[in-house]
Amino acid sequence: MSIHSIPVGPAPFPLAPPSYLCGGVDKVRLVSLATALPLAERDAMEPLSRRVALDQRQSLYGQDEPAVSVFNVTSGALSLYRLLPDGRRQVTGFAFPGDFLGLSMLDRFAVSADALGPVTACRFERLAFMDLLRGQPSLMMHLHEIMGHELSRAKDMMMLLGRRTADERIATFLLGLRERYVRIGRSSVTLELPMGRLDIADHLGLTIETVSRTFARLDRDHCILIVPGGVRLVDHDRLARMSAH
Amino acid sequence: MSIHSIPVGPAPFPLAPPSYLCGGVDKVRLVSLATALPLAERDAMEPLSRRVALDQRQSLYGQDEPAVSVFNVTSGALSLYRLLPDGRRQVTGFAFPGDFLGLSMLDRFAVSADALGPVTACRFERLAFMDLLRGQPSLMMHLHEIMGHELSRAKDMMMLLGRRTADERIATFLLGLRERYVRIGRSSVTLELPMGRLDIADHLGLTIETVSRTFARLDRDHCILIVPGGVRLVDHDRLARMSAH
DNA sequence: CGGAGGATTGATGCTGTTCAAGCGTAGTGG
DNA sequence: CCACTACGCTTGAACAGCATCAATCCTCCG
Repeated sequence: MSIHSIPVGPAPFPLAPPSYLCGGVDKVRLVSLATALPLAERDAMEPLSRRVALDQRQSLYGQDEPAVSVFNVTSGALSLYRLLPDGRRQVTGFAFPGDFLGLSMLDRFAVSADALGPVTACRFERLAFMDLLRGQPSLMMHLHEIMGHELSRAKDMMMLLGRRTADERIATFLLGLRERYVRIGRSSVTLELPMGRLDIADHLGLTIETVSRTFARLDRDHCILIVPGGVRLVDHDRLARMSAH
Repeated sequence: MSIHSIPVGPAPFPLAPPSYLCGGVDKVRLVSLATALPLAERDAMEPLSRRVALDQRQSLYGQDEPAVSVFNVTSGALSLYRLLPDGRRQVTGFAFPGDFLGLSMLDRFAVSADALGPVTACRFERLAFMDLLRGQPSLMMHLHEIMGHELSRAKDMMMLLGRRTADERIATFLLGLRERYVRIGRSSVTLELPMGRLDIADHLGLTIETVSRTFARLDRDHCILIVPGGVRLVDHDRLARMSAH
């Protein structure tokens, strides 16, 4: 059986941005390229930023906390989630290098953000950031566009959670994750899963058991191959058909 | 038994904006107040707008169509939804007077928008609208804020679809709708439901039968009272407890 | 009066949950 | 070096909530 548990320590393939996204140690490019912002706009933002580092399980911010900052992830991955009073959890998404957090810039954070492993990010003071935006309409437009895509993905999630079967959810999740890795230049044969089964379950509206069983079945059917720290997507076409897009 | 079917014709209480939102017939205020935009910003927008009227079931736009326009609803209600190739549908939300549609301003619409009854809206040519925004950072900020709230509601929906029971979904839906009516100045004892059971089901990730049964049970328990065209919220507290917020 | 469309209601079944072990690997301390 | 523990993952059996299938009802309207 090719099923192995996923190590909880630092991921075997740490989610660091590709080296070309960073300058030297003393001239670090804090704002990641992955968001595809023009160089001039990133340069305008960088003076405002402060570096943050988190260990696994540390929280970057909590839901409903006053949103004093906006963040841009530079390495690692985070889970974004909401809790119900009785403990039920919905992971609304995962953040990867290049992603902005708190972009809606409301007074309070809409979700909590926890590090899935070691994470680095840059922090911007929200009000200063908003002042910067007021003077830079094109940057503002870019961020607005990013939010538009986030909203579109949110609608994908609604469809997934409201209308798709467990198999379809898992297939869609895996392909979507691969897609994201490709876009940030981290495509690879093996799809890393920096999040645990529980995070996946809480993201897809399933239980941990259903996620585990579905993974196991896909592995038996040679659709995927479960490896330490992630999965290998073996039969991409079948997954695509399963995801029912 | 207090269950009656809901008429399909023009709603008995048509969703028109309160009269004070409109000027006379010749000096119509096209952009609704409900979005709480400052007067100056609405005045800047109005010259760009053209009036649109839709009958029941007519489509304002379809998913993936090139988004040449942005809209602001002035009267009536619409369902916003996505379809899967096999016909499964997810209603991502409903639009009411004052709501903006297509605000993310991507090249294509993320959802389809169908009129639930007679609808009027104002249409803005998207590129002209974006030009206007570039010159009006504060208007841009306002729209960004509106999108932030939309994103927050999207996350509420994810929690609802992923983690709530049928009862909780229905209760949350009813209270949320009342909340929205209050905010646009249309609060009333009776909660109008301009959408059909199928729309509600497709919104909440349930079947039409489950929606109908849950409504019937809430009615039997004197939590709500089903009336033609909507429901009356009788036991607000119990609903609030049921919604498990 | 009769048809159409939506809503309701009942019987039955399936998908995914719940509950309960058991497994595998990493980390720890004797 | 090898128990021993902890933690996450897997697996199995029984159950439940919601879906599915199939009538039937109600109201509007021609």
